[in-house]
Amino acid sequence: MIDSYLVECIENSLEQIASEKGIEVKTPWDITIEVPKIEEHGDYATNVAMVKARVFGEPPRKLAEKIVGRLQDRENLISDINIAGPGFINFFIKNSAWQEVIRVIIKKAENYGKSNWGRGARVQVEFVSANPTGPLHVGHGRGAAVGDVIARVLEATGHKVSREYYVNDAGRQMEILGHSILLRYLELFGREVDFPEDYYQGEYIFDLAREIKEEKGDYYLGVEESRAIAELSEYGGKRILDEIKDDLNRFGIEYECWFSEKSLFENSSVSRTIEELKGRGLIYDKDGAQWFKSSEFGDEKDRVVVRSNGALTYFASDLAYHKNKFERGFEKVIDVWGADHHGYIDRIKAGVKALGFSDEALEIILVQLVNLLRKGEPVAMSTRKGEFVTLREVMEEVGKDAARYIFLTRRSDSHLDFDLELAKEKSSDNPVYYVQYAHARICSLFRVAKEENIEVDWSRDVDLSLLNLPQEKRMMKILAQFPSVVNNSAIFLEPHRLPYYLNDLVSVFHSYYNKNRIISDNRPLMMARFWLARSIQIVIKNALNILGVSAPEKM
RNA sequence: GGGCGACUAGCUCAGUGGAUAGAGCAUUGGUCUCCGGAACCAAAGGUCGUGGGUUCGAUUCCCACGUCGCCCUCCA
Repeated sequence: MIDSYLVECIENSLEQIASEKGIEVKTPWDITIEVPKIEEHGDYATNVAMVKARVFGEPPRKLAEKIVGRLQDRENLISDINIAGPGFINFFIKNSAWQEVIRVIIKKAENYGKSNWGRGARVQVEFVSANPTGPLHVGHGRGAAVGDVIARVLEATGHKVSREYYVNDAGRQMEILGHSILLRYLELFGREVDFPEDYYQGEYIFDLAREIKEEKGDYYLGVEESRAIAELSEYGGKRILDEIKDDLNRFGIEYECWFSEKSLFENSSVSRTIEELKGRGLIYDKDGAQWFKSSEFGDEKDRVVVRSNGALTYFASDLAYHKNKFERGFEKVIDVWGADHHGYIDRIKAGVKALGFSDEALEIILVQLVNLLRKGEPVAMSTRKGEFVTLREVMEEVGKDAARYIFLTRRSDSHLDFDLELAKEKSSDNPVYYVQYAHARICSLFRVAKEENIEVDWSRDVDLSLLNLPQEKRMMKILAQFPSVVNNSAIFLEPHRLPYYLNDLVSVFHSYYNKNRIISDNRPLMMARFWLARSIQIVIKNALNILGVSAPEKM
C-alpha cells in the first residue's frame, strides 16, 4: 500500500527529470523499495539514485537530490525525506498513515491480504501424484503441504487454481502391485512362494490379500496368473487410492481433478502425441527403439519414448499428459516434484517446447527430502522393506496443523528435519503453537472485555493517534506489509515466507502484550488498542488460513 | 567421470548487489499482585566453505577449488 505509493511518486519524479534532460525513458523502472533494518534509515528506503546514476549521467547523491526535489506527496503521507550514505533516499512516514492501515484491515477483514494480481488467470498445480501402490509417507506430506499452499496463495492473489493429482495407474509398478498381492494371497492358502525383494513388502499388502480372501474365497487359485494380476492390481490400486484420498482430505486438501494415466492410453493420447512429434520430424529409430530429439530443445541427450520391445515409456505418457494440461487452457502449469526428479526437468521442458507450448508456462517446484527424527535421533525408514512412517501416522501423532506448519517453515528445496517429539511440544519450541497462541490470546482478550461489559463497536471510529508506542508502530508497519508478503509468496511460489512473516508479527505482539495492558480505565486508549489487537487477530487468521492451518479461539 | 544443488552462530535454517548479517533451538542469567506463563527480558555466540574476478559497494553475481547430497535405465 504505502510502498507502492512511494514507487509511484519516485517514478513521476524520474520521468520529470528525464524529460527535462531529454533522455529517453526506459520503462518499467524496476524501482525497489525496502524496509531498512535500522530505524534511523527511515520507514522505507530506495537505492534508485545509485542504480540510475549512470543512465542520468549524474552522481548518485546529486540525482537523489533532484528526485527528492521533484517528489510530489499527493496523499500527504510522508513526514520527512533524507538522503544518506552513497545516495540512499530514506522516507519517513507519518504516524497517521500507519494508523490508517488498521482502519483498512478492519474494514477489509478476511479480504485483507488478498489481491487481484492474477486477474483470474487459470493455473494448474499438480502435486503429490504418488503411485497408488502404497500409503503416503512423510515425504509426500511435505509435497502435499507445499503444493496446496502454493495453490492457496495463488487463489489469494486472484488466480483461478485447479489442484490435480496424476494417478499412475498404468505400467509396471501397478503390475508389481497386483503380483505382490497375488503372492501374499497364495501364502494365505499355504502355498510356498518366492517373494521378490523388489516387490512391495509392506504390511498393507497382507491386509489387501486377506481382504480379498474374505471376499472372494479361493477364486484366484483357479484363475490364470496374468488375469489374476490384472484384476488384483486394479482392485489394490483402487483401494490404496481411496486411502490416499482419505489421507489428503484429512490433511485439508481437496483436488479438483484426479487424472488417470491409464486414460491417456485408452484414448490413445500417448500414441497421438508421439505421432505429432513424428510429424515434426522429432522422432527417430535407433537400436530398435524410438527416440525423441529432446537434445534439440535443451536436454542433455535424446530420450526413448518407445522401447525396442514396443512398450511405451513413462516419459511418453508424461509428454501426452503435459500436452493435455496445456490443451485444457491453463496459462500456467505448476508441477511439484520430489527433488530426486531434478534430472527430469530439462526433458519434460524440452517436450513441452517441442509440442509447441511455452516452457516458461511450466514451472517445476522441487521439494527436498524429509528427515524424520524423534528427540533428535533419526527414525529408521526403508521403503524397500515397507518400513516407513506414513503421513497418517504423523498426522495422528502431531496433528494436522503442526504437520502442515512444520513442512512449510523451510524453503521447499532445502532438506527438512521433522522431529516428532518437537512437533508435539506445546511451547515456543514449536512454531505453530507460538502463532496460534497469539490468536487465542487476542480472542481471549475480547472474551474478557465482553464479560466486563465493555462494548466494542467496530463501525464507530476511534482515535488511533493514541497508538504511539514504538512497538505499536512496529506492529502497524508489519501489518502493512502483509499484502506484499502474500504477493511475493505467490510471485516466487514460496510458501515459507508466510510462516516467517507470522513469526515476526507475533513475536512483537507477545512482547507488547506482556508489557502493556489493553483493558484499562483509559477508555480512548483501550479502544485504540482494541483496534490494533483486532487487526493483528485478522492478519494472523488470514495468514494461517492461507497455510491451511486453523486459528483456534481457545487452545 | 558428467550434470544439478547446498555450504551463513554449537544445531536446524531465514535473508540480501548496499548503510551495524537475522530467527528458533541449545547454553547462561533474569521477569508473574495484572487481559491466557503454550508468554516475556537479557547475555553470549559469525572471517556468510576457500581463493580469485566483476563494481562506487559482494555474504549475495561470475569463475576455479574443497566438502556433502541427489541424478546420470530402452525404471516408474
